[in-house]
Amino acid sequence: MTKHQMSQATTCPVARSVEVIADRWALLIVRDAFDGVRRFGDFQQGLGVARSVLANRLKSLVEAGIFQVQPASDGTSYQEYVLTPQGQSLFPVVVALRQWGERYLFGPHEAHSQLVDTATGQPLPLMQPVAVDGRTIAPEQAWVNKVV
Amino acid sequence: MTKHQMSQATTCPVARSVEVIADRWALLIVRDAFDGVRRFGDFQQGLGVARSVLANRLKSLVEAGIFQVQPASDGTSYQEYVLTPQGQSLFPVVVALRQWGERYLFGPHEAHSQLVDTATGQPLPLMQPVAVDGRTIAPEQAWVNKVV
DNA sequence: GCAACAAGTTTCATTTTAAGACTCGTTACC
DNA sequence: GGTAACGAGTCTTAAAATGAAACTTGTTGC
Repeated sequence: MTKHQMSQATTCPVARSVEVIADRWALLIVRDAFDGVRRFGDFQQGLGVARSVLANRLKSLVEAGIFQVQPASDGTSYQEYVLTPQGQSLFPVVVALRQWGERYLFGPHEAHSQLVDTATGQPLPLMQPVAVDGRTIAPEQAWVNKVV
Repeated sequence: MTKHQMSQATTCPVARSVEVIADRWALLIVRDAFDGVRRFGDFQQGLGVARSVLANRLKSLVEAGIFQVQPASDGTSYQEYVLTPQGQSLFPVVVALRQWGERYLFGPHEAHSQLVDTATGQPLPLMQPVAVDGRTIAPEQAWVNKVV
């Protein structure tokens, strides 16, 4: 099954998201964008990704509506890659990955970064799905409903 | 830079998570596991992934501590792949991907599934990062703090 | 006891990736 | 205004991953 066939076939939002964004480089590009990176060369240097792969990824991320290309803000005639609102909506995805990694992928004495609330300096609590009434929802407390 | 070198080098939890889980198949395997799939053949049929690739993924997911192998619950001598607590903690990641996909990757009249609260039948509200005091945190309201 | 099944493994053609050289327009500087 | 350095890619080629299908080995049903 090719990627394209799959995207056409599936009605599962997870599968479609995965196809667009669940790639080693795509997610790190988005992470860097949240940290303010905008230029091809800065993404390339920061990530250490091959230029050809970066060019491909940025193109498909633009096509997917996650980034948009705009004139550079420093007055040069180059361009910048900036997150669209759709791209900014990936924030919860990146935070979820970050928090999971913080918790499980570092040894107890191993240095790692942590996401903190700018206003208070306190680390953000674990992000979790909640119901409309505020209850935390565990995997067994949710099910997938088919909508038409 | 090889994957291995990268994992050693980085202190960014997002990067480590991405390396372990941000793969087309790995995330869909985890999604299916949340839906109750446990057997090799069921993953393979449901996903349409090549057997060899599935075998590789399952092996690395077990090595990563996301799945564990246990005797089949139906009394046969086969085995099952079951999420560990660490694997179950990926629930927010899957939900975040799902909700983003629901919102941006379907046309207005296109059928798609939706995650609902089993107790009330209502769709789950958009999961978002919150501060300890309950404020919703946008990308600009958080920053990455280096911890040692 | 034998056919069918489960869970892989192997093989091989195709696709994707990584690394680095190469291109070409832009910018900085003398 | 000429030229060296830079930014943003593209091209080339070797290495790695993927997909499809055949093959293996142990298990189950009958």
